[in-house]
Amino acid sequence: MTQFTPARRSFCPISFTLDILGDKWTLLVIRDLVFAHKRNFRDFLASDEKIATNILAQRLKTLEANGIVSRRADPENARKIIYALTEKGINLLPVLLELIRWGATYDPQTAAPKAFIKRLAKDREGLIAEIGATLRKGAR
Amino acid sequence: MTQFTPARRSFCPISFTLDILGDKWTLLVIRDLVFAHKRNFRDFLASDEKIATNILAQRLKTLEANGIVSRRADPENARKIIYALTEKGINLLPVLLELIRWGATYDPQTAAPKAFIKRLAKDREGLIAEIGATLRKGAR
DNA sequence: TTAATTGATTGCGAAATGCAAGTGAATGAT
DNA sequence: ATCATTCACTTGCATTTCGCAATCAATTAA
Repeated sequence: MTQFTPARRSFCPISFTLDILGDKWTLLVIRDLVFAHKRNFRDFLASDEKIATNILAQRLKTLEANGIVSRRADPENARKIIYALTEKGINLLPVLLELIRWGATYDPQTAAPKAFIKRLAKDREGLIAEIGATLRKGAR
Repeated sequence: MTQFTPARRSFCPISFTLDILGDKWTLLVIRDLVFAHKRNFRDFLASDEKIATNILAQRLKTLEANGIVSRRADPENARKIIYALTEKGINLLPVLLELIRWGATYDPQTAAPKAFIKRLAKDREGLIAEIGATLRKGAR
């Protein structure tokens, strides 16, 4: 009986998080779930960054294995699978918001809406609560 | 005259940030600068996660190229190079703290000190100000 | 019955990673 | 002055991951 759990590098909380999310694609999938309300495989493929199908499939599998994303059959179309964030995934929202804040600050060409950044600066907690509520509602 | 700037994937602020920080090592180097006050090449090598020398050299180079880390000669020892966070790097502190919060929440084996997590929950802004001040002071 | 649609998997070349060894300059010990 | 050591890398090479195109099986639509 061999252990197939990939070895963790340390017990540092940052290292723990990066072991799951530390690549160029995983957080973009989560972004699409949070901000673009994407639900199906094809939706994620359509994003600007053009993720490849094999990478997307692998990332969704890992996210599900880590309890961040749930997968269920679409009752209206048996070909479709509905992906959604779990509570654990929704709790990544503060991470996403800080990535947005830093990116919007230092990218002169950022596409981040000014109103959103302003709201983030003024009422971070309210924004987290609001988006969180939307996501939890949409999970039904 | 060819452009060697690696192509960005989109103008999304998250994508922008991940294009720079999106891997398993870069944020650990920044962590060591923020929390362990590491300054020299050897210091980073000594961390628990055991980064390889070629990877570390490449990451430091990229971080410097992106204005996140500064590099200067040690006036007391010409062999040594002192790495430090720039203001742009210090502004990644909120990102680090949210990665810590999520990691400490979901890793049953986390090494994150309870007192730190409590402080983070109660007084995030104060903690950011305090650590930021320490880093700016240490830059001299 | 045939053609799309959907969520994948497979094959393969290219790039990134990980490990061990080596390099050259500066410093310390004898 | 000589020699070993420290320091910040670089190089070579095997392994792993990525990225792209093609393909697949299971629905569903025409």
